[in-house]
Amino acid sequence: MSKPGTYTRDDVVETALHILDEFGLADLSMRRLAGVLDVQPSALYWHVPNKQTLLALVADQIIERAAPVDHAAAGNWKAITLAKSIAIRDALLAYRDGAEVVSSTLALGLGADGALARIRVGIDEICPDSEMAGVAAESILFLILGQVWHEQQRMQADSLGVVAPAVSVKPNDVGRAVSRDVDSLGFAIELILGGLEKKLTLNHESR
Amino acid sequence: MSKPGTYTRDDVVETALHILDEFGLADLSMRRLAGVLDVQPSALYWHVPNKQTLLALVADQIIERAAPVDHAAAGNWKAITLAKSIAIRDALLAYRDGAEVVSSTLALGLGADGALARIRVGIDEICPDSEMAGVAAESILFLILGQVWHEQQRMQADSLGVVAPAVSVKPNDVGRAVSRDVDSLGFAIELILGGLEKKLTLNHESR
DNA sequence: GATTGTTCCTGAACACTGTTCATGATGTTA
DNA sequence: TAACATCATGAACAGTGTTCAGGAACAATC
Repeated sequence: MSKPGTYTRDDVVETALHILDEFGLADLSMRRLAGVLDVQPSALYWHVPNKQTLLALVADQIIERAAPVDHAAAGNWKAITLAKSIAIRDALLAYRDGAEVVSSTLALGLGADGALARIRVGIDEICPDSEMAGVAAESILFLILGQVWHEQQRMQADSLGVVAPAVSVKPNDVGRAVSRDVDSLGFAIELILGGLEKKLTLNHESR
Repeated sequence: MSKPGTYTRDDVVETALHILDEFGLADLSMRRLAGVLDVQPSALYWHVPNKQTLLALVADQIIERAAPVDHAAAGNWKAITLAKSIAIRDALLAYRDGAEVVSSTLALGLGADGALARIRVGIDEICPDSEMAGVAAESILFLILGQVWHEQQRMQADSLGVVAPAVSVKPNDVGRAVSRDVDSLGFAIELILGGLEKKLTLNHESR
């Protein structure tokens, strides 16, 4: 066992996750993280090569904590894919600036591939063309990330009083309102899945 | 007329755009920008309140330079929307890290609304439900931003030799290869437009 | 029991970053 | 000539990610 007062990599990631949620990505500095752990900033670089990979690990944690989906209960492939998307969406919303962290990590190709893989499997089963399935899944992921990022940024802007929020928001709930826009995301994903279905049946009929 | 050696806001934005394209967003610092203009960093703050709004102006320029689309030549509303999307996509690709700059600005609500508006108009004409049209347009925009961002980041990673590029890329073209993935974006947008069409005809028939 | 080796951290420094502010030099207008 | 707006200076502040030589604590080995 580790001697007391000494940390593991998971501890560092967990603490980073906590700071992220409480103060946001802008305030998640290596110095602050070190401060919370009561350690010199340089100590972090034993656990992690740099901040970017730290954030990648944080991103991995965020999407890893997405709720599982009961396939049998959800129904057909469209319902299942939709349910999975909502689960990922909620996982992103569960941590402040979650979408931005995951977006960046994904763009840099440093991790967070779990989300894409998870969306893919259901589509792969009904879509014979693997590349087509990949593009569809990727599109859905971009949709989720874009919307949640936008929403979380707007929530932060609201909390700073940049513009008056539409409805009064309790300060404690800032950054965690699952509120509206669930419909928009669902609708947008239905568009894609509907379009995919249409394309598939057309391909099928033409044979 | 301004005395020689004195700059306007547009000059600053233009120079920022140039640095962005040549060295990337990470290397676009206020100090570097000041250096290129042969001016003290503090001088920039006369033209611009802070870096974020500078980037917003840069983002506005990027999407403002998207090529216009000939509606008559493009054909029906789906083709027109697709052509517009490709135009925006190309505008983002025209500057290094263009997608990231526009994404951030858009998320912060500081500008770059032109892109969304441009996509919307065509959809609005055939979609009676305004909210529905908005969601569809927004989805398409997220798709474009997500894909281009991903692509540009991968290009930078390739140029740094992080991983061997699939095909040999001439260093000069790094950050500007319009190459592949045009198909993916087109396909993904067709999915959305197809899904929208499907939904619209269904609504129409059920009356 | 002394020695080596691994693990985890210290403390100081480097080279940056965005931003502020008092001051000043131009050019234009009254 | 006096006043004004325009555009810049130069220094400083408070922060950032990261590096590096060194050191303390524990475990395994001879």
